[in-house]
Amino acid sequence: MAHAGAPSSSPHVQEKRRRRRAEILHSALRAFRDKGYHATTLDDIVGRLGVRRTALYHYFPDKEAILYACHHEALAEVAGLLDEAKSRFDSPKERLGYVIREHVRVMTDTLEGSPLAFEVPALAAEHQAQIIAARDRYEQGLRDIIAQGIAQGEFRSVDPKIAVFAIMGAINWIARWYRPEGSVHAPALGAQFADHLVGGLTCE
Amino acid sequence: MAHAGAPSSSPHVQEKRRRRRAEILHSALRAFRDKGYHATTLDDIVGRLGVRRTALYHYFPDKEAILYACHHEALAEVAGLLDEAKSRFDSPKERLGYVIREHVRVMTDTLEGSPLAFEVPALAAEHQAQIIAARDRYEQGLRDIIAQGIAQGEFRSVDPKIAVFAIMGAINWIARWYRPEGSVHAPALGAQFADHLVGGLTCE
DNA sequence: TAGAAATTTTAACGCTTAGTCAGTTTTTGT
DNA sequence: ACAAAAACTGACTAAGCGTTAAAATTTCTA
Repeated sequence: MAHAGAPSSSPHVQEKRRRRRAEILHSALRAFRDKGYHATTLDDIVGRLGVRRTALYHYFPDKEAILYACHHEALAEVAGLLDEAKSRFDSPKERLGYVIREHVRVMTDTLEGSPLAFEVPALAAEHQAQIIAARDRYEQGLRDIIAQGIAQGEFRSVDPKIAVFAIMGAINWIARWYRPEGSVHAPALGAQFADHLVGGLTCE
Repeated sequence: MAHAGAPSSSPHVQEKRRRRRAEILHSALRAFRDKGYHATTLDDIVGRLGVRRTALYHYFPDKEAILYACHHEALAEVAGLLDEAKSRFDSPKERLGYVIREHVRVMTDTLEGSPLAFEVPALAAEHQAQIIAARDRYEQGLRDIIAQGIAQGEFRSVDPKIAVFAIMGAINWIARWYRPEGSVHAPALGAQFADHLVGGLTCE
C-alpha cells in the first residue's frame, strides 16, 4: 500500500518521492525505447537506478502502472499544445504548423524517441480506454484545425480524419529512427515536418 | 529437422506444405496485429488453425522464425514497387505517388493492417540485420526519387532522408488504426496519402 | 492395401519473470 | 538522540510460455 500515497507526509518528503518516481519513469521510458514494453524486464528498468527490482513496488503497484504513468504524462504534455496554438495563432495553417513542430519537440526531447504510442495495446483495459480517450481528444483537436482550414479555403478539401492519421503516423514514427545522439537536428526536424505535412494540405 | 525442408517429397506434398506454411503465417500476422509479437503466444497463432501448438515446429524452428518469414514476404512485395514505378512513370512526382499508393495497398490488403514494421527489434540479430538492410534499400530508393525530383525542380529542396521518414511513418502507422472491416475505403486512403505526402514536397 | 512419409498430438521440461512478504537499513522530524 | 516513517532488500512463489522427444495418426505412393 506504499504507492497509495497518503498525503500525510511533509512537503519535503513528498517532493523527494515525486522525484524518485520521475527517475523511475525516465529510466523505464528509455528501457521501453530500447526493447519495447514486453521485452523490458523490471531489472532492465532498475539497472540504471542502482536499486533492486522490488523497490519499484514502493512507487507503482505493478509493471503496467509504470507504462500507464509514462503515457499519462506524455499525453498531458501534447494536449496542452492545442490550447497554446489557439492562443498564439489565428490561421489554421499557422496553428497546425505550431502543433506539429512542438509535438516533434516532445518526441525528441521529453520522450527521447521512446515509441510510447506503440505500446497502448499493452495497457490494461481500463487504462487503455483512458489513454485512447485522451489521444482521441487530441486528434479531434487536430481535425478541427484542418476542418477550419478547409472552410476558410486555406486547405484543400481532404478528409480531416485521414490527414490527421498521416500526421500522427509521421510524428510517432520518429521513435523508430530518432536517437538523441544521432545526426538529425531536432528543431530542423520539426520545421521540415511542419512544412511537409502542412504543405501537403495547402491549396496551391 | 522437419523444417529443414529436404526437397525429396513429391510436388503435391510440397505444395500442400507450402500452403500450410502460408496459413500459419497469415494467422500469425493477424495475431501480431492484435497483440504485438511478444504478447502473442503460440496458442494465439494456432487458435485459428485448429491445431496444437507443437505442430508449428514442423514448419518453423521457433517463434522468431515465424516473425522473420512474415517480414521477409512483406518486404519482398514492397521492394518490387520501386522497379514497377520506374518502368511505368518518368517524373519523380508520379513515381512517388505510385509507390505510396501501392505501399498503402500492401498495408491494407496483404498485411491487413499488421504492424510488422513495429516488430523489427524482436528479430534475432542476424535476421534483424537482413530485414533492416532490405528496408534500407527500399528507403534509399524513395530517397533517390525525391533527390531526382529536387534536381529536376519538381520538389522543394528538402532533406530526402527526413522526407522519407515522414512518408514511411504515415504509411506504417496505418497498422495502428486501419481495420479491414472499418469505414475507411482502402483505395481512397492510398490516393489521399499520395496527394498529401507528395503535395507536401511539391513546389508551389 | 501395405508400407513409408509426413503431419499432428500428448506429455512434460525448464527457463524466465512478475509479483509477494517479512524483515532490515536509511532517512526524517522533534 | 530517538522514535516513526520511508525506502529498500533477499528469498521465495506461482504462472506462463517456448521448446523438445517420442508416440499416434493421417496422408501419400506404389
